[in-house]
Amino acid sequence: MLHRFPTGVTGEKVHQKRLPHGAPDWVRTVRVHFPRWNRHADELCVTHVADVVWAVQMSTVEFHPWNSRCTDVEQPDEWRIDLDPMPQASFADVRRVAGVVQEVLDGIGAVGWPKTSGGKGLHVYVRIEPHWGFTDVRRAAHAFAVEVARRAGDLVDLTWWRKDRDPKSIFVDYNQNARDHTIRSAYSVRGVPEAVVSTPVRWDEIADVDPREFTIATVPARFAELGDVHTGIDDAVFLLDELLEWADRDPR
DNA sequence: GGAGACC
DNA sequence: GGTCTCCAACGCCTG
DNA sequence: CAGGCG
Ligand SMILES: [Mn+2]
Ligand SMILES: [Mn+2]
Repeated sequence: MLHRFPTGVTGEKVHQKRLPHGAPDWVRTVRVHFPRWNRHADELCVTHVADVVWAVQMSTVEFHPWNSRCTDVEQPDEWRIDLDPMPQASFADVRRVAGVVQEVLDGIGAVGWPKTSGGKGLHVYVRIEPHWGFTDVRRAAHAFAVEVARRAGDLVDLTWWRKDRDPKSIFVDYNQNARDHTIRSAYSVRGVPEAVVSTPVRWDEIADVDPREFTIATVPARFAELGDVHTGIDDAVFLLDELLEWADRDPR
């Protein structure tokens, strides 16, 4: 999905799933399905830099891709751990939860790839075998979140209702792995005047990173110096079996 | 930002 | 040709 | 089921 701002980031935001009419024929699309309503949409599938340039010309600021590939839309190859801080939680709290996340990932033999979200939170990608459907990936993500919450104590609150959630806590948003649920991609700009960028970081950087410092003004230099610190994300492919066993053991 | 509908 | 409108309805949650 | 959540 594209988040477009035809009159600028302070103007109206347009959520766009279907590729706009009049797109050049070299822009690829992928058909995604919404079985609940027996509907579908042809969304942009980025395969070249030119596709990004075209989308930006069309006033796109934020890119929110599915967690699966054009070649196998129904079976995600990415498990996304979405840390959403409540209003009174600090980035220091996010750091502490990230530490727990890394610990639990380590325990199950998974490699996580963290990035700032563009807001106050953090995303962690895990490359997975494209073998399970959205429901199972979400179940696995939930089981993982429960374990993180267990270890993190009051810091993590998995309550769905915002108003019932501790305002100082971090929500581990396992639902973000459901069908048609997306998060801002790596290197996507956020549609705010500060033009913050969702920026891949190394685990050891999290301790002293300030996410607000990653903007369109600073990230190009960082990228020039370090390259993409998520290079290597495809080297280890994780299997969800153990997490799904956790999910089966635990009632919901 | 741009297509398509309406005038 | 000028002006206006449309660009998402998806899946999961709880009560 | 309706309405909140992201
Ligand atoms: Mn988030
Ligand atoms: Mn979220």
